[in-house]
Amino acid sequence: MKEIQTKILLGDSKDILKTIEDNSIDLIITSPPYADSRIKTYGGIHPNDYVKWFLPITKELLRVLKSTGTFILNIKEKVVNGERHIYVLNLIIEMRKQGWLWTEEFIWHKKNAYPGKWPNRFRDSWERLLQFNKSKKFKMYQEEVMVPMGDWAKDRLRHLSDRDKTRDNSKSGSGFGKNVSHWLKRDKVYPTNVLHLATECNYKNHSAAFPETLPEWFIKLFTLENDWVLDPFVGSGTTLFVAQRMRRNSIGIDIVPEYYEMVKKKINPIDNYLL
Amino acid sequence: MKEIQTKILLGDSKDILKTIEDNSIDLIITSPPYADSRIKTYGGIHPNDYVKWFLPITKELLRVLKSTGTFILNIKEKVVNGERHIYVLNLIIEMRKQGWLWTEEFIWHKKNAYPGKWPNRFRDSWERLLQFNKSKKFKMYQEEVMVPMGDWAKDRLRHLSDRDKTRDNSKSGSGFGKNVSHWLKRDKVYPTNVLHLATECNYKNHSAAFPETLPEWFIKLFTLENDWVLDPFVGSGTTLFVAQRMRRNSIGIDIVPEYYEMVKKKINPIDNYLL
DNA sequence: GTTCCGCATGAATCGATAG
DNA sequence: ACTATCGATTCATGCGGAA
Repeated sequence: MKEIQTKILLGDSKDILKTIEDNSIDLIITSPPYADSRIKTYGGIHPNDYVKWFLPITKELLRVLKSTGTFILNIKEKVVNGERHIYVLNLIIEMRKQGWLWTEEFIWHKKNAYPGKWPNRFRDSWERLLQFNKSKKFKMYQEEVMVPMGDWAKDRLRHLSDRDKTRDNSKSGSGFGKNVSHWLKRDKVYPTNVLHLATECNYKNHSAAFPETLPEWFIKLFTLENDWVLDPFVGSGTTLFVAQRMRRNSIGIDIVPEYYEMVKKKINPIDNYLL
Repeated sequence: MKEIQTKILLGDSKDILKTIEDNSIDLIITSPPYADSRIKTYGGIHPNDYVKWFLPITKELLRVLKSTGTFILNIKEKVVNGERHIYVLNLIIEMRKQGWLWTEEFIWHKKNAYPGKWPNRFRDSWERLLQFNKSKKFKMYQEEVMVPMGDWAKDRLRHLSDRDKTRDNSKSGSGFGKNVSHWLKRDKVYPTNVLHLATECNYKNHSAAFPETLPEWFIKLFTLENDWVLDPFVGSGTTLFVAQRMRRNSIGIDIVPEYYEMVKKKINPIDNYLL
């Protein structure tokens, strides 16, 4: 079994990405700092400057991605002056000019949206998961993310589903459901482009931008074991931990030293011990 | 009780809208012909020409809408050449230049999406419901669309923690300004901006763009009885029938004579009989 | 061992107030 | 007039301790 590498790099993605080889990454998945938010940690990019700030980074991402690879961008526009700002729309348009293909837009339906009440809007309970590709012939392993057909099917297959589950959700991450028999697969259906996930709402620990199930789903869908995953705004490290568990090589970048140190300690503690 | 008017007009919205008074409509809700589809009925607008085709119409819609009114646009971009086309993004950007405010984007999650399988994408099970306004001070009747609390409440006996009841009271110290009655004995909550509606399997109608629950929800949310509702691409007439049932005045426009005749027969048959 | 209940908290937004 | 700060509002979830 090949050794899995998990790297965390400290610095500005715009610069650090330059050290990564051309056409070397299979999946980029990230949740960049949202405009004008996380002011304390990232400095807060103004919505009007957001596209200009992000485009040099997407240019590098385009370079390091394999032609068969995929870029998943988790983003949502803020309300500015009572309106949804259009920086995400402009970003998509500009990225296409760079050469990206805007293949699909998944919806992340956040089941536990932030509370609040306003006279003119409801709680925002969804975010965009934009899929970009370098070519039309990207790799996609649809069978890996098939879901049980429905509750009636779940009941009917309870014993077998349990066995399947232990493989599928195994935290050790060695091959999910690869050994599941064909007839069992027939009771599963392909998912849609709407993902229903709750945000992780930690009681005491600081939380991540997205729940582990989110990168897990896309890593299953777009990569195989020993493939390379990249998160240029890795933050608290969710993408790296999931990739490592699932036996994918991964690179995380973050500009905040505190995140860098925290992630470094948490990745691959066994290897550290052995060394 | 005031008489409710339900009008159906035959012709091109671009022209017919000119016969409607300035600032006279409370809610516009429509599902325009999608680019490159409905070829037999609408002539099939090519995605590249879509914005240019639609903008003269949105200009008229801006004129006829009251300053307190709302425009709900149900739309979804097609896949062209393996990519999501950007005409919807461009449309939003251009409509803002016309003076529209892009207040919000609701998601219509279609629970029973059209089946199918493709090698490089999953079933598309959502559409955009873009909310545009003429001014920030539009009317919104949020209480009309409140929904039952989530399942978690059932398990937890709907008992609110003391801290939730007093969280803000203790901060302000006055214990006076807060409306505690909102929290006590409450069983309903405000919805979010994600709507879960099944598409109607309607064999009888030619082209049911959306299920009745969709216009119903927005009519409840944005209008009162005797207000005026407009659908410039009324198709099989769903918007008109719902508006009439809910005692809202309404105007529907369609360019297809068959739709016009069909809708005309179905609206207010009692009045027709009396005449 | 279960179930029940209290508590903290989260990629938020509006309107008023202050500089 | 324009920008920065602050208080008020609100619901689903996971953890931890109690019954």
